Amino acid sequence: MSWTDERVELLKKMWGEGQSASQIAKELGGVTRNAVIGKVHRLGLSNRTAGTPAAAKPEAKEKPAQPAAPKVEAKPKPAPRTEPARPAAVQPAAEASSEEPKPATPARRQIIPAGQPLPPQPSANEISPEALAKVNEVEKKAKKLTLMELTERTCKWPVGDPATEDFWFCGLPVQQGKPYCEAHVGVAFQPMSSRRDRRR
DNA sequence: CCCTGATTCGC
DNA sequence: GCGAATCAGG
Repeated sequence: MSWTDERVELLKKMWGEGQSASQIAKELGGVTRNAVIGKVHRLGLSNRTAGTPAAAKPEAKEKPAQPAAPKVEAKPKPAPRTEPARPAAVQPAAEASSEEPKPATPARRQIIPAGQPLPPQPSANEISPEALAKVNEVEKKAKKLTLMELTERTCKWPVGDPATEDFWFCGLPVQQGKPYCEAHVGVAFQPMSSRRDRRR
């Protein structure tokens, strides 16, 4: 794949929208996120410095000898690093989940054989009202996966009655190693506190 | 571990 | 110019 006008345009568009390099790469197809990042830099559009903390960019890298000739950095690309003035974080996470033509990757990740410790159904717990509210929010955006569709990184929080058709798993991206998404991690692992009430 | 972007450097 | 490898964070 080469960087045709269209592809570059899409790249610019998506990058501008705050999409991650990997997302862009997926969308484009035929390229890796590295390729996208590389292109982004070459195009000059780089820093999306909006909410990124001053990561301090000390250009002091001790390179162990550079046998190559001291080529002049002929890169008069003054990168219009103007203040994008974008206070709001652009992370709508609204990914268009469509079948992208991906001829490669035959060995997709294997499906989880279940048998994993499934979470307790949200009972009458004393969880942060916030957390619960968040869960209700999230459930509306849940991927509603079936048991078979769960993978190593899909939230395995069950919703609904297993004995009904109205049963599915959250399916949103899990948090780190946890089996649930952020919202569900919040209610899955209780601080274990309110205990005395239940006199057994 | 997964993911992000940044940089380097052989091609 | 390109992008895998590698680096540096989160």
